[in-house]
Amino acid sequence: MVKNENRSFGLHLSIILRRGQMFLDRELEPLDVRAGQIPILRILGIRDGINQENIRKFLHLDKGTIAKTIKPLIGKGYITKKTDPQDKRAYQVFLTRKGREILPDVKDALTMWTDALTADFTEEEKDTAYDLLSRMSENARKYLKRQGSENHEKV
Amino acid sequence: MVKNENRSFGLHLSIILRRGQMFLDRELEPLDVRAGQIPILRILGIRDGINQENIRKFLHLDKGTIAKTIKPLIGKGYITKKTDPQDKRAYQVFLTRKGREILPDVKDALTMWTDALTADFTEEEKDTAYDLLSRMSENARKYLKRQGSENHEKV
DNA sequence: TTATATTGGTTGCACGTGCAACTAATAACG
DNA sequence: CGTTATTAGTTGCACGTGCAACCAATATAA
Repeated sequence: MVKNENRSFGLHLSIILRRGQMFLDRELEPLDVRAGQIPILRILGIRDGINQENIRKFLHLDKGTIAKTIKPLIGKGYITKKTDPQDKRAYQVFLTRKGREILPDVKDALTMWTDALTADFTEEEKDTAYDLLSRMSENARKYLKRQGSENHEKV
Repeated sequence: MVKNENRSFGLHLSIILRRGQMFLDRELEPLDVRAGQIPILRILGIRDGINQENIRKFLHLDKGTIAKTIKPLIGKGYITKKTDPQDKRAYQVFLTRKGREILPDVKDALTMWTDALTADFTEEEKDTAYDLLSRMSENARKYLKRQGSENHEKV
């Protein structure tokens, strides 16, 4: 009945994720960028001026986490926040020039890590891995439908 | 040159992992077991009496993390620690009877989550997912060879 | 054997993250 | 319009986790 009894994915997943954070932390240390800040920088590279609520929808993170991750990025001069004149509750978040300048380095680090993870994969296996992981994350979101999980947007 | 440019695995991986922790936290709340404690319980179910250093090798976690995760499990009466008479630096870690009794529930929760993640997968896709994730985690470990990463053991 | 290096563990610090409580602003309702 | 509900953000708390500094015990070398 129960399949995969002795091979839950959890351990592998956590190893992959944590090692990735370690790698990125070291790789981006010269820029003073931490692994957790990368998704924010990336989304702003695509949708500059987006507000925090929409960042949350894109990244599927907690809104408190977004607020706390943004703060040091402002302190370092990589992004800025402006009150949305149309809705004074909301902040529009922008990349500064300095922030935009480091984006290629951030992207290179991500690519290095992805390449390392799939170093011995065929091209087909890389595609398959991405497809299966996408579906697993979608299953995870659907299964754990809680507050704030509605209304996803694709990036 | 650079492949997978706009599809790093990081976001999917972190969603899968974090949602899994949320699910397990809720599922095991009646037992007062937290997601981070599960790997310790599982490894003790297989290698009871193992010391913390060997737990670290199995789980690929930091030794400080092991120490801190073990503490509340002792407080709850699920495991115990005894000084190894052969090496007084080391502790042998054991499941208590109470700890052994909850193992099936822990395992069921893990199975539920794995099933949820792969709900729409064919059997072949499930096998493929496990294989690719195993290889990715091994690549991650090899690539980020740091202190304490040598001498892995299979569980 | 004695001095030194290594190993098993613990602890403090920092980050990544979810959750709940709270505030301010906007939207909805009557 | 005025009351109420919803929404955008912030903050405190807790957990999961890596790292470095530290201690005690064991192993190694001189």
